[in-house]
Amino acid sequence: MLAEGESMASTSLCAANPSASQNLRKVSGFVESKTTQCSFSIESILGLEQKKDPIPAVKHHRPWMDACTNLVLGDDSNPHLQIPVVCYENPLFHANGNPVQEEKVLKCEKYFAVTERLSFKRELSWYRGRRPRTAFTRNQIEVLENVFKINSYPGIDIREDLAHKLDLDEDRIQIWFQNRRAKLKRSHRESQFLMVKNSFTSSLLE
Amino acid sequence: MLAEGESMASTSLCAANPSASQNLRKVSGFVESKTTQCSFSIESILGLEQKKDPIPAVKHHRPWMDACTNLVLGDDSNPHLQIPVVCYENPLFHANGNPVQEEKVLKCEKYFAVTERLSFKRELSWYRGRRPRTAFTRNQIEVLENVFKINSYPGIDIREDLAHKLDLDEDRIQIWFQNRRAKLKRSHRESQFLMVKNSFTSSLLE
DNA sequence: TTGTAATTTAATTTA
DNA sequence: TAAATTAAATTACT
Repeated sequence: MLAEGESMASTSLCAANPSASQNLRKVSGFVESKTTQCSFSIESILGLEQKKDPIPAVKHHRPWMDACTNLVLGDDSNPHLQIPVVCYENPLFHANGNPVQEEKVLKCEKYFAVTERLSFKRELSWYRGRRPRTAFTRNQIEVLENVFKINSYPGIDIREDLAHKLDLDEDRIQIWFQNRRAKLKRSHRESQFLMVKNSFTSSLLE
Repeated sequence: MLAEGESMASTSLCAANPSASQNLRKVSGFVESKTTQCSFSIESILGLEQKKDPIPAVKHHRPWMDACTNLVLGDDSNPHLQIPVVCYENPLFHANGNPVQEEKVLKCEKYFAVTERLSFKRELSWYRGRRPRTAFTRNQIEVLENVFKINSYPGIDIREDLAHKLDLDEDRIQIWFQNRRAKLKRSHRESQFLMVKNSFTSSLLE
């Protein structure tokens, strides 16, 4: 079943261009393919330009996937391990879909077709192996937060130590600190933005 | 899980991390540790609840909020325990609100004129501030649904394009697609469940 | 009450 | 590792 997607024909109108998305935004209206040889690929138009083959050649280490490696269908008892054998909504086969809708509102050409299998495949690859979301206990969070206050870049030894003490994988610790740093940075950026905005606003009121 | 008296191996939280000093410099606003050899241990952190205000007030990006709200203090680290600290004097605001919260009133006369219009939509539930719920028009929904059928993972270009065409923020577009994908997945899960259930029931009837 | 917009955060990908 | 993005889970508004 997975092999089906492998035969996906290349839809690029030209070689993938990393700067295409930038240009596209400036053009910002119609992105009809140019008549010259280099135009925007459908992928770039549909926002998929940067996505490589969704099924990576290099298999990551996913111990939590072992249970369902040989399953064709997902195990219902564990939705996280399910491989969706789905028929996502298909505009061509929509039961109650009104074909009139499509032409009415938006010119769909540039959004149209071609990518359906792509996104399907993409979802497949995502659902295939995504670690079940870890739910940290309050105590774990508390410890992690306290450590974070002192050292937001714990080395491997500290992470291992925390992992052992909190009964978590070291990977979880690492990811947690990554996300925590991102959160801190974001909040800092935003508070700065608000400060500037507020001082500006209050200066207007004086 | 980590009892008070539990003995743990002493681990320096500031163990040498080659990239830590560099990265710490980047994260301006949180440059506390990593100066001299510090002797914080996990134990020292776990035992005490010494710090009351260590984490800088985390502010999220909420442009729809005005200066008034930004005066409010709060701790994001535990959103569930947050209490409403800000209230506005507009009686209309409390029309269907919780009267219990009215005691805590924060006066912001200085900013009131500017923010009056926005205050209407600001909800001060026991949470801090939430973007006023966007009410998409039928046409907007229709367009979004049509695009979704074709590409449920629109990239930034399409999102911007849609935002411009539908007169919405790009953020709204992104959130809409996220929620739409979640909805699709949910419905798919449910239909699969029904299929399994039905086949099971019919197998019982044979 | 239901549907869904909004929020938070763990996990993933890319570079 | 940051940055962007995703799914998951939840909150809360209409």
